[in-house]
This record gives sequence, structure tokens and C-alpha cells, in this order.
Amino acid sequence: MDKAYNPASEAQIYDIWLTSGAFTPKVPENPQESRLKKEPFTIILPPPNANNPLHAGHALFTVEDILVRFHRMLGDPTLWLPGTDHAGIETQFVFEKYLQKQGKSRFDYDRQTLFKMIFDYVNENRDVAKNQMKRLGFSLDWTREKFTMDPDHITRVYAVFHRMVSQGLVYRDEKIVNYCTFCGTAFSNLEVEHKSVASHLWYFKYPIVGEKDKYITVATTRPETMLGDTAVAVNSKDPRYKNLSGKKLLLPLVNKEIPIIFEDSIDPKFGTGAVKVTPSHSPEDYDMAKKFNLEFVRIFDYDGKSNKNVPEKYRGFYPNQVRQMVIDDLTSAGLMEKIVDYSHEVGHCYKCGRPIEPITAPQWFVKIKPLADKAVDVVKNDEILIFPKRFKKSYLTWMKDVRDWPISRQIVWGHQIPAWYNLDETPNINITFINSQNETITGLWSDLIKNNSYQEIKSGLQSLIAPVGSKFYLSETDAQKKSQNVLQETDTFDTWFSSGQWPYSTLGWDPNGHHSPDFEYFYPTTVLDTMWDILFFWVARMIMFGLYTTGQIPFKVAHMHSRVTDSKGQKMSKSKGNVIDPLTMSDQYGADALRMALVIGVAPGSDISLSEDKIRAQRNFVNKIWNASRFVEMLIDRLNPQKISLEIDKSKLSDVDNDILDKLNKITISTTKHLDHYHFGQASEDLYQFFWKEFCDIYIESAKDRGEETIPVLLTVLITSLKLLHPFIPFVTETVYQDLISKYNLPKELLISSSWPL
RNA sequence: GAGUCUAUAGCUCAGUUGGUUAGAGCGCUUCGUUGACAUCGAAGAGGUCAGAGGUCCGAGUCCUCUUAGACUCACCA
Repeated sequence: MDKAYNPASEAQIYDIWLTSGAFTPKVPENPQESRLKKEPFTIILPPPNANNPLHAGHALFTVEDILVRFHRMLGDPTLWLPGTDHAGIETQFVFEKYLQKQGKSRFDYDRQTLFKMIFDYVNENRDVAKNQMKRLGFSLDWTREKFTMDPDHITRVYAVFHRMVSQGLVYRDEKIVNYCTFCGTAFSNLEVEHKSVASHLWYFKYPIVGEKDKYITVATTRPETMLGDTAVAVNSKDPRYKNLSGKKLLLPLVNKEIPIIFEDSIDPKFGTGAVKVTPSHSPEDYDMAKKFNLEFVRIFDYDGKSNKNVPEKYRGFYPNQVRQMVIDDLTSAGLMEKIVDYSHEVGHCYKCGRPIEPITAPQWFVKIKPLADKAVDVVKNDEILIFPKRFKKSYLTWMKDVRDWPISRQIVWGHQIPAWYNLDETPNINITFINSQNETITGLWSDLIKNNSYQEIKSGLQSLIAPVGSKFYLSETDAQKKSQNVLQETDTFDTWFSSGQWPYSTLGWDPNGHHSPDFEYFYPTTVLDTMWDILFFWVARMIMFGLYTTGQIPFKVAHMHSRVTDSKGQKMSKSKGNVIDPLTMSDQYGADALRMALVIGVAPGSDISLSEDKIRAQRNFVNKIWNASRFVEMLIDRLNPQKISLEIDKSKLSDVDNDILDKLNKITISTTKHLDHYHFGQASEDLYQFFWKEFCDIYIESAKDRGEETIPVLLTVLITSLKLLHPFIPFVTETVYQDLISKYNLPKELLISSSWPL
């Protein structure tokens, strides 16, 4: 054996495990019956972005590997299923930046071409993450590897979509959505970041029609939207406005009469108690407009600029430009009463950081209440356990009043929504395409078809917007019954609509009930482990989808791990320059050292502060194991016994022997208990102390002065320690174990497949 | 606006259901080690467990409040 442990050999060990078949569980003949007798242990890996290399957070999948290796050694049929995610918006934006460097943009390509370009781009990078996971020692079953862009996954997602449409759980509607005009797509509430913005409250006057020099003063944070006002709302109990019933106001600058409505949700104490109502650009106003049947006037378009619904001089400007113009014009008209400082929360795009424009747009929605109710029950009654416990509470409060989920995104990278429109049936569909002269053309189908062929439009298609109420079909052939002129919806599903179906889809759930043996055997899965930041995005959606589609929970335990921070407890980010790359670290110190550093002494649910110092310390520990083993072998060589035995003769034991065996027994019990309770930090810390202090510093030291009666104890403690440590630091333990086996003619087996010492 | 979490040695953090002199790693001081490991060993310095009050025979641990920080959710003009 070399003087020091060399992590370069780790790759060979991984290959040995891989070819041994240890990662691939066998599915018995009768999966359902077998499952009743002995339940498998299953984890579906949260699929990393197929396009990106791993970061320190991914290295934390170590906790899954620990669980999987532990249960495999306990003798449970164990499956850890790998996969990668196409990560819709994330990846498309990365690709757009790449295009930008080449002086191009997404608008230069038709939809099909752009999709293919991104697909190729992702395929080039897909193996990177996969190889990195192998490098970290993750005992994933690669024979079952999946990708969210696999045709069979898409088929299943489409089937579930069909079912939801037919049951009225998916609908189209034009309501207020969070729209980022820069990114060009709608977002769900979860994708909006609220930031406090120091702004103003503008007070200005709306003249009352037919009453000279009488006004109502409104207070607003968004003066620019007044161009789209269609009412002013006041509280019916507000004495100031009581006598105004039936009166109209003259909307300044636009010179249009708008009604006064009486809505009791208006707080008389805020501002002037009178609120301007802009149904197309404010969620609250939208609700009021629906209630009072008000007119909708959308003044900002998808490109972020003001449109033809405003007086000519204000057209074609961004909101902040319109704001200044409106303020100036109201002031010079003598209608501006006052401006006061005011700070409030404004939604910003989580991708590009720009302000979100609430805008009415036709989108696809999931009716969430029926799904959420069941998903609440299974967590409330602990059918699904959420660890650490505090996340149960945040899950339940979020679920309680979750709103309908907009699932359509105006991007091409993802699963194109499987809905087709017959254009002759719905001629008012708005289409954007690139024609044969490479010009981008936008217009209604009924107009475009006069000068362009269907084929040209179809092949150059970029996007379409079908008005709410447009008839759609769930297959292309159905749509073609009336005529051949059909187009598929150009929106794609929110990534989470796809990944929310990951657990049952990867295992081979079948929409027609012909499920695969894998599904019958491994579903519901046992543990889902992920970082808490996607509890709502992903975990909640998986629970809803799982219950809806399979009628069963997707997993029994949702284990939330924490963020990896730097040595000062700060979030890692490229701009701060404090990023620790897991692959650089494992090349330098070994994957074992990195893995140990990520779990040792970490309390469940608390942030994990990682530093090179910490990894180095664990490298020393790994080397300690190596050298202790080497020294045990040297001791045995020196004693040169006739026969190597692991049999312990209790009558010959001294106090030191009894002491170490007693402690070994205790550490075995406590490690098992801690792993059962997901206390990885405590388990690894205790093992560290036991091995280094109790075994090396005390027992091995004492063995230096003794005879061959120590051999069975030395080997027993060493081998048992290797087993207990194996889930945490698989490479060095397996390497040493194989060395002991060949040296002392022990029964051949791999540590990964050996039995847990209980 | 609602909620969650954190505060323990110079630094980063453990401390399971409250139970004797509060622990680890790194750092620091002194010493040792020519035949496992300088990626080592031994010894040591260093903490009124954020503050105040309370429950208890007993509180780092449970309760209340205060202070300071982090985070999550949220359609209020």
C-alpha cells in the first residue's frame, strides 16, 4: 500500500461497482405481491439541468447516496434513478445569451429551427453532469436513466394534460398574468420576486361630469396606467362619496367618461379613499372589473410599449416614459394635487430582474383547488412526512390559498402544448412568422392568408396567440377534420408541469393502465430529497400530480436539505467569487473528502458552510483511515500469525479489547438510528470521533505492545468501521476492504453489496 | 402585511426526549515523534451558551418579551 491515499484511483472503483450490477436492482416476477412482502427503497434523483455542470448544491445529493448505500447494505431492494431536466426557461435564456454573443437573437429564427438548435446545444452538454455525478460516487442506476425530453415522458405528460382538459382541470382564460416584457413570457406568482421600491404616491383629480369645478382625487403608485382606467372605485360607506351614486367622471388626457363604482374592499383610510381602476394592468382592478362588468383597456403590449389604445402622443413608449409624460401633462392641466414619498413592493422578474408588468393575456391554467385539497390532506395526516418538520407548516399555509396555476410559457424550449387550432374555424388567431424573404410578419390569419400560403406560414411560424374561447383540439388529426389549415399552440408548458410528473413517469406509469413492472414495484417511492427552495415549485406539484394521476402519493418522505454557503455563511455566487466547484475539490482532495465535508456536523435543515479548509480536514480523515488500515496490516505482518482469524475468543479479551468492542457496538447502533432519522451530521461526526480517537489513538496504540491476540479485534473493528463509513466515504472504504480481502483470503465480496453490521 | 429560522470558543458549526467539570474541525501556544500517518501524536489557552424575565430540585435545551441578523410567502391602490 502507498504511504498516502490517492484519490485518483476512485474512478476505477466506480467502474467496479458499475459492472458488478450493484446499482441495478432486480424486479421480481410479481412486483405488486413482492412489494407487499418486502418494500423496496426508492429515490428518484431530482434531475439536474441537462445543460449545466454541477455546482456545490448538487454535490449535496450525497445525502441521497448515503441513504441508498445504507439501505442497499440493509438488504432492501434499492433503486436510485437518475435523470436530467431540459429546464425550459433556464436553458432557453442561456442559449439566448450564447446567440447574443454571435450577434443573433431568438427573433431571427422560426420556432422549429430555434427548438432544434437548443436541442443540439443541450445534447452537446448532457454528459457533463452525468460524468460528474459518477465522479462523486453516486450509486445511481444508469440503466434506468431518463431525460425530460424523452418521447415516452412527453407522451405521458400529454396524456395527463388531455385528462385534465377533459375533466375541466385545465382551461384557457384571459386574465391578469405576471408578464416580463423583456423575457417575453408569462410567469407564475412563484417566479416573481417582490422588491421594496422607494417611489411616490401621486394624487390627481378626475373632474365630475356635469358639475363645474368638482373633482374626485385619486391616489396611485402607477400614474401611467390612468390612460387605461375604466372606473374609479370608492367604499359605499365613505361619507365623502355617498352622494356621487350614478355620476360619471371625465378621464383626463383621454377625455372619456368612466363610472364610479362602490366596492367595499376599498380602504377609506388609504390615500383619498378613491382608487383608479385599470382592469388590464392590475390584479385587484381586474377582479373589480369582472365583478362590475367594466370595460378592459389594455394599454401596454407584450413588447412592453404603449399601444393604440392610448391617445396618439403617448403611443410607443415604455411605462416609465409614459409615466413622466402623464405626470407632466396632468400637472400642466392643473390636475395634480400633490406628490408624496411612498415605498411599496413591486414584482420583479426572477430571471432578468426587471419589473413585471401585470397584463391581461390569454394563457392556459390549471384549476388548482381540487388538486391542492388532496395534497393538503396527505401532508396533514402524515401520509407524507416532510423533514425538517417546519417545512410542513410552510407547505400547508402556501397550499391553503394557492391560486390557479398559469402553465403556458411563451418560449420554445420545452414541451409544446398539445392543442391544435383550425385556422379556418378561428380566423382571428394572431400569427407571427418569418416569410421566405426572411421578413418577420405579424397579423391575423384571415389577413395573412390573402398574401401568404399556409405552408409558408407554418414552416416560418414563430408564435401565435389564439383569443380566449378559440376552439382547440387535442390532436392534429381532429383539428384537420374541417380543413388542412391547422397550427399547434406555440406556447410550451411551464417546466414544473413536466417535472411535477417525474416520479411516476420515470418509473413507467401508463395512461391506459398497462404500467411497467418498475412502476408496480417501486411506486410510491420512499424518499424525495431536494433543497427547500423548490418545495412549492416542485415538491408540492409532484404531490398534486401524483395523487391526481396515480391515486397514490409519489413518495413517503420529503426530505428538505439546505443551501451550501461559503466559509462565512454567505450564499455562493459567481459575482461574489466565492463559488466552490465540487469537481475541482474532488480532483484535488478526493470525492470522499468532499462528501464528508458536506455532511459532517450539519444539523438538519440548517445551511451548510463549506470551505476548502473543511474539505482538507476531511481529506486528512480519509487518509487516516488509509494509514490505520495500512498499519493494521503491518502489525499483522510483524506478528506473522499462523492463521488469520476474525473469531474473537471472549475469554482472552483484556479491558482495552472489551472497551473498544463495546464502543463499536454502541456506534453501530447509534449510526443506524441516526441514519433512520436523517441525522447525517451527527452520524458522520460520531463515526469520525470513534475511528480517529477511540480506534486509532487508543486501541491501535495499545496494540503496538501486544501480541497476536489483538488481531481478531483489530480486524473486526476495522472492517465494521469500514462498513459504517461506507455510505459516507465509499471510495476509500471499498479500496481498503478489497485490499484486506485479497491479503487475508477473506470471502470475496464488494463492500457496497455487503451487509450492514447489525 | 403574514410566517419561519438563526444568535454557543478567534472562525465555521455540533449539542437527540431539560440531568454531573458545555463539544468538534480549523486557527493559536508548548512539547514530542529517526520503523502507520508531518495528511501525525500529547498537553494547553480560549465560552457569564445575544439580553431580560419565567417554569423546574435542575435550563444552552421549555415559555414570554427585547435586540440583532437571515429567509419565505403576499394582487392592496
